[in-house]
Amino acid sequence: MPASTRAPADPLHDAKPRRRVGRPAAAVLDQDGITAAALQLIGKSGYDGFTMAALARTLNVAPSALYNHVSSKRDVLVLVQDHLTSFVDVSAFGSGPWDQAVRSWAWSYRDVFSKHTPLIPVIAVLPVTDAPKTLAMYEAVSAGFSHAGFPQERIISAIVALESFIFGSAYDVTAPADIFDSGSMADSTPNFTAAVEQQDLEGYEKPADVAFNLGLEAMIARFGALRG
Amino acid sequence: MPASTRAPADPLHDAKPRRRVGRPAAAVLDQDGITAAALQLIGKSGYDGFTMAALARTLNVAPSALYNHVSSKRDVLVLVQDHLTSFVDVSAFGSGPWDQAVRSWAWSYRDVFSKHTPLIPVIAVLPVTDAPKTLAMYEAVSAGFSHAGFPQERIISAIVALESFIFGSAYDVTAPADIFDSGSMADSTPNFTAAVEQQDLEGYEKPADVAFNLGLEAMIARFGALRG
DNA sequence: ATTCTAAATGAATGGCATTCATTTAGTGGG
DNA sequence: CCCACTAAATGAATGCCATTCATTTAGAAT
Repeated sequence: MPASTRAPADPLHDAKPRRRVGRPAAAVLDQDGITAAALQLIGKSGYDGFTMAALARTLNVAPSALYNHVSSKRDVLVLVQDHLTSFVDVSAFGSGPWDQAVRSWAWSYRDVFSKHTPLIPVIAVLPVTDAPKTLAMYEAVSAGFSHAGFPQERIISAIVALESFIFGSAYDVTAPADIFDSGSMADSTPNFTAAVEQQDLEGYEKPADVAFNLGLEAMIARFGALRG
Repeated sequence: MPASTRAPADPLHDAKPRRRVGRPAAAVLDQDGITAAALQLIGKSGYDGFTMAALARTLNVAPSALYNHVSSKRDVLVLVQDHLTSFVDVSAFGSGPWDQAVRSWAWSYRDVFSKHTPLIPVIAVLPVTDAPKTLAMYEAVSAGFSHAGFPQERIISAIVALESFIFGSAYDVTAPADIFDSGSMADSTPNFTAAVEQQDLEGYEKPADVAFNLGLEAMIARFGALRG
């Protein structure tokens, strides 16, 4: 007649944080699981809804448990950013011509991070040592530049210039459509207002895409001329 | 003996928030004062130390008083960003040749916001209506492009492309010097590691400046060719 | 067996932006 | 001249958040 210490019953509708105190027989958390859950949570709730408490909830764990595997929220963001980088397309650096490779790399890079702009401040100052997949991307791109005959001493600068443009353009994708509507100040800004109107006439293409294309092609054209 | 309810005395070393409850005879706060104090506080304590409570303290006011003049912390950041924009140099668009004007505008724009990268996410999605000085900058730049014979329908795209590059490059300025040190993974990233080493050999100039120059000149050269 | 370490819980902690009730000062209409 | 209204301050909540800490338990190592 042992007071059967059975689980809380109610198998249905009970995804609550029920687990008895102390180390569980099998580990519940690891960095990969945390990363996957974080990515999913961000997808569902955005970066505003992305809190350590919410992350813990989706993992059915107490918030403090996370800190056995990551040292801070920023740490989780680093894991997420590195994971996302593996979705950036570097395949063309192995096969196609240099300019096409840069094109597909840059567009996919921008597209991935335009949905994750809050990561940009993190990436921008993150040592590559802390992000292995990101490092792998740089290696693929560097190799592509090198094989295309790019002068060694300018490879990093060129990549950094492209990357800076990509990050800035990722923000641009998220801007509201009417961001340039000068409203009541239109009278005092005739040149700007006229330019905005002319652009609106042209455009069935997304303005962010047009601007990105313009800048990217400028860099590709000019950088391409540097090759030996 | 007399429990003399006199003011806390200590005229020295007493910049404490002393003011009796109720509306003061003369208003203590206004948006300009808040903006100036915010800018000063950010300069001294950085964006981490920039809290509504700290801002209130420097203004010798209760935190809640701020909300009579701004509706949120974001509002303060918008005020700061717009104020900073007036430090961006657009003067050359009135006088010199187009390419030189773009050059000085872009460099000064990057320099101003490289010390204020936390504002970039704010700027990037901010309707120009809410930032009059920013709008004025766009007007000056648009006028410069227009007078230089730039096709109307491409002016905004070109400015956006340049601006995206500028914002991304502002982040780059803040990156640690050893950000590309691949450390123990150097073996598996030969091309990247070699490129980083070659760059380091070259450089007495700041890497961020070299990259910015490279990208900027690419855009100037290409965009310049669009002029009619 | 005992000790050590890892991984969980649950209860603080301190900081933060923001809101609300209250108080007081000036202003405009009767 | 009074009265209502509005604006601008205080001070006391509120609720959320990341993070820390003491405690408990499981398994591995000695």
